[in-house]
Amino acid sequence: MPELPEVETVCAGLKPHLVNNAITSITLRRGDLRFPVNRKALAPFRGRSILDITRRGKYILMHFGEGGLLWHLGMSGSLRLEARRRPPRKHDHLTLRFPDTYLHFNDPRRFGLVLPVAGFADHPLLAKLGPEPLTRAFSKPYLERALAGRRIGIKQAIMDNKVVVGVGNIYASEALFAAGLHPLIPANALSRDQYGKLSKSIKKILGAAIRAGGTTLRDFTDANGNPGYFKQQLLVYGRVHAPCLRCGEPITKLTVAGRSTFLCRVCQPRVPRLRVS
DNA sequence: CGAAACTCCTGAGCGC
DNA sequence: TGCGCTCAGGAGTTTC
Repeated sequence: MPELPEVETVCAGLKPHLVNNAITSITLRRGDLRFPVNRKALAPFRGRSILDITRRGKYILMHFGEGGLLWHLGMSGSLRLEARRRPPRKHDHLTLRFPDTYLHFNDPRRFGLVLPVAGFADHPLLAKLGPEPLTRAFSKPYLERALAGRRIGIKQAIMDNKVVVGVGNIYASEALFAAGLHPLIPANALSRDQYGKLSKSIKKILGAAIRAGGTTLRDFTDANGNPGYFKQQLLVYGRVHAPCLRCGEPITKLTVAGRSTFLCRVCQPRVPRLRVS
């Protein structure tokens, strides 16, 4: 399940191999992805060089001289570099050939996408995205402002790409645990300090996950096939009934808006405790 | 506008 | 060994 740290890890793995390399051939095997894509739309990219590869939220932006390819890994997608030609594997929907490498896009569930775009700046899929969590734009005052009037649970709120990009189901649970906040607290009901603590927790968790190369639960690997190691640092996600590593209370699992949600009921009280100062 | 339901899809895991 | 069921979930779209 690629979230921001996993996508960042994939980008970092792709860049040194692909930037300043030209696509020599394109093989599309299945185009019915999140949005349909066809050979005709991809054909103009043959022979063109990749100038840069960047990330926006969980999207990967492959920049060419004019226009680019916009990618998303959905929840089961992967981009994998291979030095040698090999037979396509099941769900290898697209393969880009470069002089020294092959790039395979594999996605069993086909929630992912690859989209030829004229430009990224004003593309509708990117235009309304919230700030990057690891920038200064994502701050205590920003978060307080962005969530004013929002009555949904704080977990749903931080997973909303218009509020902040890149926080998926795993890191939402982890960040709320780190901030000591119950996932169902209304998004507009946090104290000023809690908005600060939450924004800091999100930055801390995502930063640590990037440094660990992402989280491999089942099958995530980077562009070179290596797993990520952040799973060892998960404190609540997937740990239902296991003791909280801070207080010993068994971890609870809830379903919030259809998503598995893990928390410690002691460390994350639903009603913030009154503190005597 | 906000909020919630709905939708896409395949593979893993489970009970029998 | 196989069948049928449930679950996993990013995020765009639809509905109210």
